[in-house]
Amino acid sequence: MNFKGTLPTLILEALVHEPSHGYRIAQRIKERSEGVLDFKEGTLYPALHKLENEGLVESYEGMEKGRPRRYYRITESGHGTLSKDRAEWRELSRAVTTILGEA
Amino acid sequence: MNFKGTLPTLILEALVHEPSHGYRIAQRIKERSEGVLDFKEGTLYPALHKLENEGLVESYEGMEKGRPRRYYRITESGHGTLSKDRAEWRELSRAVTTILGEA
DNA sequence: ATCTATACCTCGCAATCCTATGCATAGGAT
DNA sequence: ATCCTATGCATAGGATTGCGAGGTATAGAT
Repeated sequence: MNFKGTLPTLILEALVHEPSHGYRIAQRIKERSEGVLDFKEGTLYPALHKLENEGLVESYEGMEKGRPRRYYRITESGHGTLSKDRAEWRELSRAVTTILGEA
Repeated sequence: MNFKGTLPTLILEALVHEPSHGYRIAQRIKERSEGVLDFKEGTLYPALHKLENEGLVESYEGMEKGRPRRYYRITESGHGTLSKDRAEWRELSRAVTTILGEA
């Protein structure tokens, strides 16, 4: 079960603390939401490529346990977008919650 | 600006209080969200047709100011769906808010 | 030796929403 | 009188988002 439109924001947020690679980003989102949010690989990788294309994240080749991994780090521009996305989420979620009834 | 996936739920919610027609439902959603949520007609009408197709709302021909209007009322089944949708919204929005940081 | 988890990727499909467009009427402005 | 705007319903084309299925490959456990 997922929320359309929130994935790019969740990815950026995951990269604020430290650079990471796709698979781990997905795990992190799942864990931090206690299993509620569970984006699939077929969704995550294209989303990462798009963010890179837009210059919101940068990737570099990393090594872990003798295997190559594609690491992503958030850019200056990405921080700006994340900040706006957070504000937008707050505004929209408050609006929906107001209508649907809180608690 | 809108939230993908919440429209059917918002429509059902709007019909709980009283039957209404498309144009007014859209206005109501916009007003109750203080302009934040603003679904377009090209989105709303197909959504209503789909809800009717699924048996969650029923429509009937109404008259107002000498002009015909298509009124919708929520069904038993629609109430059940609304209840589940509310719960799902709570779960998902809580998950996203937890990750993106509250307040 | 095989299975599972890790790790990355692409393709086709469905759902959702937007813009643009069309039609039609009522009421106010010019 | 005519035009514009708001009301009211509807469809078509396109973009975006996400999913499932499939492909490739390595490391570690059984």
